[in-house]
Amino acid sequence: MLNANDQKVLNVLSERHRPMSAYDILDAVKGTALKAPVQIYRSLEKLIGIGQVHRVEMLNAFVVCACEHEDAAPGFFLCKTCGEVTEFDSQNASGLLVSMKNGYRIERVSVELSGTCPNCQILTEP
Amino acid sequence: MLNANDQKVLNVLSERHRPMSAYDILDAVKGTALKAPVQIYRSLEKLIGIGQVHRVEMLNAFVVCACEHEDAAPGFFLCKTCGEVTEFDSQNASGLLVSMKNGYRIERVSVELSGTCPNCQILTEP
DNA sequence: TGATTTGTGTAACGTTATAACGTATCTATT
DNA sequence: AATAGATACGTTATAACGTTACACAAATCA
Repeated sequence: MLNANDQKVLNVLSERHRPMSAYDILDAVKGTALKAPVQIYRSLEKLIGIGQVHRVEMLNAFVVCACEHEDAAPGFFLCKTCGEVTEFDSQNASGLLVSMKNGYRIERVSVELSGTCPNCQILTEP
Repeated sequence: MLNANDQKVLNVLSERHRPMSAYDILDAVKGTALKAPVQIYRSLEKLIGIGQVHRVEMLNAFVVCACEHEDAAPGFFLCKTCGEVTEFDSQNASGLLVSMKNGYRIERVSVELSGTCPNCQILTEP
């Protein structure tokens, strides 16, 4: 199902294990057949569709999925200092959220918490 | 505290009562002193800072705040068909989320649920 | 085989956001 | 009042993110 392009994109994201913009990914695979943004976006769309990659809305960036089980509701902690992203299972919270759904038919849930990770708190505080 | 530019931006957002991109806003105020994107973004930053406006990450757009009380954790339902946005109080869910915080010091929480609003469900279904 | 659909590469373009710089305005202090 | 430092503002350019349009190739099917 995944073609050569998709694999390259997935590999880069897996190696870095950090959120990367589509253009970061493009830089990383340049020299291979992948040359244009649209190719990256096409692969990302596919990878997101099968749950291997998530989009981080606050960063306009993409990360490889860190959860084993098919998790319908991944959430993210984002460190704005070092750029680290920690994926977590937001199911209990999302359950609550979806139950408030106001009549909406929900298709995508984005839960993101931005701040400072433990490490960077130590480094920046006296 | 708000200057003339800020007021114009806030007024447009209040009138439309819909998410608008910075460039939508720019179009809407053209002819006044406001001419460049950076001016819009500066006003938006200020308005977001005082809680009068929220940023909708999934849309890269901005809405006027719909809650009276100082709500630390607004959430949004987004209809991808008609573009409607419904703000709600995600405090119970956000409480849960923040309690899982993993050592992070959280500064911003984004909770967004995208799908189809009740109205558009009726219109699109047989 | 020919017709239709689906995927891929290329180029150009559109949208969103910020950097860099100069100017104006305000305030405090002399 | 004069000057200096800080803050806000306007202008231009450009960076960063994402999509459209189209041509061609590969797969699918009548």
